[in-house]
Amino acid sequence: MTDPNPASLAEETAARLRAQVIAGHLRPGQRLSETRLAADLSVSRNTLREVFRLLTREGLLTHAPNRGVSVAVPSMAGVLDIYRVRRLIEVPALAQAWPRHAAALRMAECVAQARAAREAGDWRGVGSANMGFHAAIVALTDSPRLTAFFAQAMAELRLAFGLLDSPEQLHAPFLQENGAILELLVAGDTAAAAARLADYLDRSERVVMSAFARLENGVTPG
Amino acid sequence: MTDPNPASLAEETAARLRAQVIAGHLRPGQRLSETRLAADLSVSRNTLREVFRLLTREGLLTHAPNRGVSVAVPSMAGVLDIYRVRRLIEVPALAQAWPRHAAALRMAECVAQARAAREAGDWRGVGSANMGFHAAIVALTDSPRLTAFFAQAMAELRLAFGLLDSPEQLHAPFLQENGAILELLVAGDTAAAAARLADYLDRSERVVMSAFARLENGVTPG
DNA sequence: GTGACGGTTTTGTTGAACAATCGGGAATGA
DNA sequence: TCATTCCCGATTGTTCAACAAAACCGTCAC
Repeated sequence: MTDPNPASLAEETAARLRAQVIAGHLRPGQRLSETRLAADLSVSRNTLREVFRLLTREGLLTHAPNRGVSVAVPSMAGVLDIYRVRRLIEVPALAQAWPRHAAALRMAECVAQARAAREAGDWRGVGSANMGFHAAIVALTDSPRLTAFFAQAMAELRLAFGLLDSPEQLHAPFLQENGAILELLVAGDTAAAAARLADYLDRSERVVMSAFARLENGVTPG
Repeated sequence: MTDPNPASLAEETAARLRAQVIAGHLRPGQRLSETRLAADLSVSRNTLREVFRLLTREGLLTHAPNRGVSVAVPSMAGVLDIYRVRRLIEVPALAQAWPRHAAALRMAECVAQARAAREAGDWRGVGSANMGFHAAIVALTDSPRLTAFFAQAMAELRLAFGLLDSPEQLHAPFLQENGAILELLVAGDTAAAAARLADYLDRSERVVMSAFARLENGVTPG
């Protein structure tokens, strides 16, 4: 499972930094000094700047001219936007899916993986598996542009999850939902699967938004 | 109308190179030597590499490890994918639009602009106005992510148009269609507007694909 | 004709350097 | 005490020069 691609140092570093950001190791809003971070990551400043360009374009970092880059701060508006994108892409993808598509197998794998992770108490693993499940839904379309765009949006969403108290537990209530959606799909009832997914997204959005609102009230008390 | 933002040299250079690529001044598949292009654009090699990262992520350039970057070569599969994305985004955007949205004004402006350009025989202007019209449709959603993603896809599509003989004339037959869609929207009949747009996209896709197929047959004779 | 080989070119990466800009604190004045 | 101005240090934006590594290309032996 190790990446067989001996990617360039820049991309490799981008992957490392991306992981740090998503894992919450770097707090949103935190400014990233070029010289210091370059030293930490053991790359040159020029290479790090290329990495910054990549991650900025992905939406994980923000870049203010002459003021450097900082970790993007998720906003409620942003989360709302991402859920709209999810609805727009995921629901039609499932509705017009071919039940025996290769991506359906990946969906099944992710469901199993999520259950195993929950048994082990590995909430982070649950979150990853859930993300993979929805990425597989989009992969049903065989559209490289949609899958890339969706992956980017999900990375941003994950950044927002990092702000919440017990982020991965947000996924837990929806675990069985994934299994039900998958069953409807393999049974060929794509319409029902899509409807159930739409409902899933509505409820998930509501949970996340309320947690987010609670957080903002607590963090900015006036 | 000049850009009030004194953007960084990298972004400014990116805009210039992007314009060159879209204008067809650089042919698809052509390799871009870092040293030579850096000299041509009067920027350093490092800055040019940052520009490459940007445009590669936009889909206008492709990057092969240790083999440099080259102008992306549009494929029929790519065009097909882009039209699928267009249908998925544009039609719902129009269907659930608020007829008095600010973007509707921009749509009207683009229609007028396109007509004026056609009168003047400025086919490139017609193409730009048409692109603006559809960008405005997506702007109806108020979703920054969708608009950014859509703009990127349209830039790729424009790159494909650059391959065709009289690219901008492909837009001409659809000029009145834009006006009709706009009228339906301002009249509040968003459902009819969306239906008409869907039909527009189907026909436009067919025209472009056939022109593209003709081209590929002629270019690769064996 | 095919395959190995070596030189040339290009990319990937680093380090140092400098101008431009930003942020903060000191000095000044009311 | 408070506000304004000015200056200095730190950081970013950009360039240049250098070198290792990889790919390209022509040559040569077989």
